[in-house]
Amino acid sequence: MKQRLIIADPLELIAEGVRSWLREEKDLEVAYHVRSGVELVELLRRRAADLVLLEVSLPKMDGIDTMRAVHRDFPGQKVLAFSALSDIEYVNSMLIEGAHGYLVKESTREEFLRAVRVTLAGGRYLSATAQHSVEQGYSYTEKDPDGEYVGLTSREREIIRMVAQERTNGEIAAALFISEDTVKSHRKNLMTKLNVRSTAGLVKYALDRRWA
Amino acid sequence: MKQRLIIADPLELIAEGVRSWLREEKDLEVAYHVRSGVELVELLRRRAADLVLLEVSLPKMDGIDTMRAVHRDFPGQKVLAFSALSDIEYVNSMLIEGAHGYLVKESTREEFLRAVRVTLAGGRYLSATAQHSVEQGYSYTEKDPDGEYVGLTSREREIIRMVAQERTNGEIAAALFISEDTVKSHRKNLMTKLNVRSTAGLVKYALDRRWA
DNA sequence: GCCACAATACCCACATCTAGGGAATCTGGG
DNA sequence: CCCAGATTCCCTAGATGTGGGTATTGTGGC
Repeated sequence: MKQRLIIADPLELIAEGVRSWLREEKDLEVAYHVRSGVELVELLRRRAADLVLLEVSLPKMDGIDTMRAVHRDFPGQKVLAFSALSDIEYVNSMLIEGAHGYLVKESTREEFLRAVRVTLAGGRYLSATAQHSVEQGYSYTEKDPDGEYVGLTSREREIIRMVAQERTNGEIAAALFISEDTVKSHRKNLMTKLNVRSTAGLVKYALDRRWA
Repeated sequence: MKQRLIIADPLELIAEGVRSWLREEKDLEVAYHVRSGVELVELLRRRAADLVLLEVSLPKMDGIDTMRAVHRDFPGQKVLAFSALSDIEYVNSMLIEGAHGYLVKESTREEFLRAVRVTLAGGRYLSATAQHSVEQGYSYTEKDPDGEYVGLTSREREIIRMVAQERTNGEIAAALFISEDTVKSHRKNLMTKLNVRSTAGLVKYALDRRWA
């Protein structure tokens, strides 16, 4: 009779914490724990669950990509984003990709349970800091006034990852068999899309998503 | 009769997970949970514990600084570093500052319990990945052949934080009322000490420690 | 008092990145 | 087929960072 949750998070300890928080709840239980986005998609093919708790920072295929895949392949699946990060990029991206809410890991047990129940009931739960991020809006609203989500192409992600790995444009160009000018173009586009003004901003973006 | 642990970690969920892992252990319990290094030091002034589990990534005063403070003010205190990070810088730094072991958060309950008990018994526990990092040694061994720990001064940390915040040398200079040349000097020293060759490396270092 | 070191500042030379612009090719969807 | 977008490449020019130096001042420890 219990509502079944899937925890998608690289750490067993996090799953254990959630299990512990749910131990005395009669209506909720952790049915599965997966450690990556790939595992999650594979599991959903075989098993159903009422709610997925999805960490945004996952190795390789990050939470945003995973969210997109889940939303595409399992349109009705309820997903609550669950992360330590509350920056606008992640919150907005997850919501746009179909997450039903965004819960920060700093939350207490009470907030956690409320968020899970609200989401299961079909509502939208946002932690205060996530809500704040959404209200602030993208910091680069000037450059993108319609507020539309600006995604990165796979090539751009490839480039930004290598930038975060301390490689120069020349090295990236050599590794990808393209000209240095092309790499520069990609960096230019990346900086515009992400509204950062230096290498530091690109590195931060990539590292927050664990791409490097 | 139980051995008492203090969990120093920003997330309540982590503390809950540890409590859950210890629930059926007759000889271990979580006595306190603190969310920052400052809180930890304050608590230790008032209460004793057999072991501190110390996260390396803490806001403001990071785990390394906290470790140093604890080691200085409470020399006999047993501390087990407990983090998701296993890079050589953190592992070595924590051990040099006096940690009795280094446990990665990816560990299973079994490894966790083993690490805690080994440390309480006076032994040194290192997770496999941490052990690996130590064996690899600093990547900049050539530049620092005696393998001595290279710490950053407070001014250098101030600089590296601002670099990670996407500020240019000129902006940092203006903010700190020093010349741009001085900022360059600090960056130069930072890059040598940390053995990185670009802004990206500095940003990574700062972000891993949650300084930005 | 001396030594080590942090913090400050400057020199030169070179490497790399940033910021505009434009444009050709290819691919997938409507 | 046509269009939008991704990817590729080029140009100019200036800003910024990197990598060697050297040097002065102040502070704290021995």
